[in-house]
Amino acid sequence: MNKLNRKVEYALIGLKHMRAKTPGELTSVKELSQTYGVPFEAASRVMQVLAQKGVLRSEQGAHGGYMIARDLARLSFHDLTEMLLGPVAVARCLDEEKDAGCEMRGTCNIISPVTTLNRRLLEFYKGLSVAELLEPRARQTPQAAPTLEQEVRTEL
Amino acid sequence: MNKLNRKVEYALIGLKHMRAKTPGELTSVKELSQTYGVPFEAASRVMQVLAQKGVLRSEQGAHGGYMIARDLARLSFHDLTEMLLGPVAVARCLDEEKDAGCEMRGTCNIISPVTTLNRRLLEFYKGLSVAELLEPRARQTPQAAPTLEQEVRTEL
DNA sequence: GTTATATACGACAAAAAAGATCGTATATGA
DNA sequence: TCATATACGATCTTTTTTGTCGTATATAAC
Repeated sequence: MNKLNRKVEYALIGLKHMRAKTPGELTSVKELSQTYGVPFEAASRVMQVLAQKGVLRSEQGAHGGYMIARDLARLSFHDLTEMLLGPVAVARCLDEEKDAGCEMRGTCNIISPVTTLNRRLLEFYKGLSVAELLEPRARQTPQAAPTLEQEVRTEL
Repeated sequence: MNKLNRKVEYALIGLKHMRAKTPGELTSVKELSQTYGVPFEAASRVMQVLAQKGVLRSEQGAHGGYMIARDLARLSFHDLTEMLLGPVAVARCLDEEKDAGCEMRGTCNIISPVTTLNRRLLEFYKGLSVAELLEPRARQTPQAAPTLEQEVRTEL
């Protein structure tokens, strides 16, 4: 139920890899694929989406690749998953696009609980920045710079 | 990635249904199945697990059924999912039982982020009581009785 | 200009997970 | 003793996820 989606995994792998490089240095998908053993095509697709959404900047041609184009402290885990997987919906009936009409409309007694869970999960994901995930040292809140007090916390 | 497991759905449906009854009154799986259109066998299995874990009490024979046997305010969402699905693990490598040996051991660069995410998700689920989920009026913390201040909060 | 290397993207195939069902055993109230 | 309920192992089906193939396009290096 809680398993991390592969697309998100590949995104994290790529972002962590790029974060360690000097600003401006590019990373090709081939490099990621060879270093971490991730499938080229699948990872490629993920980086494309991230580039299209402005998280990465892509450079084509020989010696091309990707680089981080946005402050990851201001990118929430929610933003990331939404880009790659669409809206967070713990049940199909909460996803207007995919909802083919729930067969137990009218008799369902847990719409309220399910909605509550979805809302709480959304809040949780929105409050978790990708930067914090990649660098557990600092607990940062997306859309806000980390305070000194937060910077100091120890890892794990 | 975030879709609610059916087993958990059936559990919530059953628990919400039973919560509305007078103490001591039984609910048969047939009743649940007919009322909400959930598959009998699948729902039955869920109730059995819940009974085995002490959340429900089962009564066999004619006019038998299930009733709630435990304070749902002291049952966390984490407890519920663990009973039905096993330990929360956002990646296979975090689930000792199911881990068949990750092929990118040694090269993986996101074990730390994945572990962090798993820990945070666990905290989130542990801090969310089933009672709160079923009755959004009151925000209750599992393992602790709700305070008056918390009782007062309005729904949604 | 040509070539090597990279991204871009639609369509399809394979694998894995989730979900539903079947069959049978057991308990018990009417 | 029969109707109705839970208990539970095994298996089949469906859905979802994941990976692959083929082709087009962009561009730096030569």
